[in-house]
Amino acid sequence: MKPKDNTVNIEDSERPYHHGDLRAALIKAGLGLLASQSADSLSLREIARKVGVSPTAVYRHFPNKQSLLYALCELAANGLYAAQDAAMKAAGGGMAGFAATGRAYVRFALANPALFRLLMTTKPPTETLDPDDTHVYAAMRLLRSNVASILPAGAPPELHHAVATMAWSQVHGMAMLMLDGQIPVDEAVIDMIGQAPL
Amino acid sequence: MKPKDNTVNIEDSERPYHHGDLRAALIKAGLGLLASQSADSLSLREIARKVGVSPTAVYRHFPNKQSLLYALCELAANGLYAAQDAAMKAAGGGMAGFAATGRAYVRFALANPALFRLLMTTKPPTETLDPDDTHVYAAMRLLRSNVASILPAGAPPELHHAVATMAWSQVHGMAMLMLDGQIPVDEAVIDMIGQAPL
DNA sequence: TGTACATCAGTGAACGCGCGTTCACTGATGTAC
DNA sequence: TGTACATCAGTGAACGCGCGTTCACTGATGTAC
Repeated sequence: MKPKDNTVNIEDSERPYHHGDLRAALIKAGLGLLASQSADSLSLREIARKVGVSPTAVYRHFPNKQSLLYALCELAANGLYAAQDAAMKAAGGGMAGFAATGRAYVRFALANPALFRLLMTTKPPTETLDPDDTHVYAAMRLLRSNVASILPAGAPPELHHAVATMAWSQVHGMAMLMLDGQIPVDEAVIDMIGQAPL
Repeated sequence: MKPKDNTVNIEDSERPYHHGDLRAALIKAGLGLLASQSADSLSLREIARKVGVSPTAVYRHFPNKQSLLYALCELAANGLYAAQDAAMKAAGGGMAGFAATGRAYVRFALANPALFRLLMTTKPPTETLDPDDTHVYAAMRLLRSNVASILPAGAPPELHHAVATMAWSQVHGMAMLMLDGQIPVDEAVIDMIGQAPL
């Protein structure tokens, strides 16, 4: 009945887990589960179950549930940054690139609803004292550099701040309203980003 | 030990509940609890506890927990609409009024974080089939009439839709980012709404 | 090459918790005659 | 005015549930001599 080798719970899992990468497997399972359910309803036990491992095993790799969620956030932050960065480069930078990062932001949110929500909702661990060092920091830096690239050279810092804040608000609001079903998901609406009809 | 009259649990409750308005008392208690905690963590039992009544008593007035939350949403929707309507009238309508409703939207969210989130997250009961009849419907109608008032008479419906969507996205994004702590709560930023520096 | 032993990544049972909901009930209130 | 009775809003005990976390454990792996 008990496994003789070091493989656990082979039968329940599509790809059985082997020693050496439980941490990665847990994170992957967490991301997978977030594809079809909200972060609130995501439990440590469920993630362990999906990997085919006892709930206790998680504690070999994370001190508690919270830090497992942080790990998911890190991946999410990287993914968001990568998506925006790729979009900007594909559009060739400048104004067109700026608009492209905005669209990429919304599309990332739509493609990863629960993960996106988790990312925006989660505060970094308390030992991280730098208020600027949130999970979305990389994406924020990209935003700021984008703003700098479309403003005239001598523009005052307040204007940089204002443009960045309004642009972020714009795309974040569109993403959230679509995720919450308050406005329909419509590519034509997403393409309006950066066209400033208002 | 058991109460002789019809008053329940006098000692635990600041203002003891008396027969005849349990429904209203439950809603009020729910709103009160949402002032200091998230909607996810709000339980039917906790609301009953706050009112000073057994959990079972709730079922005399609501078929289940969900419908109690719907009732909270209705109040929230009314409050949001009222806040925006008042702001618009105070600003005298037109472009200034439009901007004022946007600021009122953000301020309402900041003043009622958990309630605002609940409102935006909750779908109306399934028996309500009209997709337009969401809880935020009244506020949406106000938004549309505002848009109409600032656009030229012959503007095509697509433009109405576009302006409304972008304006809602703008203020909603600002509200959510502030609620989630991603951008600081800053009156100067809120006042930027309607100034279109971008 | 063989053996003793420390390390380490898992296990399964158990804990206390709060939840939404159901059940049979009780006791006060209002109504019919 | 008094009495019988239906109604109705509450009670408390109980249900099954899944959760995060702890505990003592086991068995395979790597290392020292």
